[in-house]
Amino acid sequence: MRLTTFTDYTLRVLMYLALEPGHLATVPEIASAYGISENHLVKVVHRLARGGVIESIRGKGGGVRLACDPREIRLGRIVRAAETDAAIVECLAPASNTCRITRACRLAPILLEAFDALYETLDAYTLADLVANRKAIRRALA
Amino acid sequence: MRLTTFTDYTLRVLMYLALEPGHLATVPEIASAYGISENHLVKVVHRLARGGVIESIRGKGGGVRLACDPREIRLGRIVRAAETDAAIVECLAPASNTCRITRACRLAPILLEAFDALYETLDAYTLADLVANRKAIRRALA
DNA sequence: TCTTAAGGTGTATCAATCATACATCTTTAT
DNA sequence: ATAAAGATGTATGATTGATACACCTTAAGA
Repeated sequence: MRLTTFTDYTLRVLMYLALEPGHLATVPEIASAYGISENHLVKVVHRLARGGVIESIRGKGGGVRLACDPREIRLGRIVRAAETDAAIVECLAPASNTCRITRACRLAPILLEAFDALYETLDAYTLADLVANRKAIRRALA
Repeated sequence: MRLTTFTDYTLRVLMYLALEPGHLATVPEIASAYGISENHLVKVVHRLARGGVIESIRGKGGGVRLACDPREIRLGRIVRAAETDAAIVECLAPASNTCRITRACRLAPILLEAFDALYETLDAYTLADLVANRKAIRRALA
């Protein structure tokens, strides 16, 4: 069980933006700060913008910035949105499920409850908590 | 984020064995009951046996059965053991980590806490809970 | 003691999906 | 008009998980 790189990068983008609230950052700028793929970040940023978490400004002089205060951005909500695609287990994807005991077995609801607990725990933290040590992060990215 | 088929099959094997405690089941028998790969099940069963969750008896007339009462088999422990391989996120795999802000960033401990909450929630349930509706499961596998 | 049925183990291959690149379009400042 | 920025869709590459296969070991029973 692991988070996709997509989710990982999502969090990195948000942390970067939280370092300098208000500053318009470009995708190439963020990608080079972390030394990661610009192309991949484009999609991460796009999804964040669609979700309203960040604000994107097109055209020359454009860029992206947080749409709200880092203290209001709960990690559970972010990770849930980023990890949206896959079903946790076969029987939770009715379209492709082939397990014969799905009707009778109690696994699905129990798993959902457990993942709710995971996301709730994450929701106890905000983006601001991730970058509590702002100075050290800035230094690492310089 | 999702469980591997390996974990899924692990739970299915245990549920099958819990239906008829004491009965020695063979791998082909379990595989055909669920209509899944016999080869893959072999490894699942092997790992369960190594972990002491089930007891395996080699040779003709052999098979596998639960090593203890289904009410004592906690789901969190089972899933944790099955999902052992992958790191949740890059920075939790020091050997291959390339993230520049690992030192300063608080993501790793927060994720560990959240996954602990997940497994604790699973540990509130046992194998017996999964097969509470034993008759219906037997019917589905017949 | 030979055969057969069972699990144990390692390797190889296939397939899925995630990560990444590329091409092109749209928007906006200058 | 041009350049710089994000938006979007498609294609490719690489990882790894799922599966198959081959062969070994163990033990029952004829």
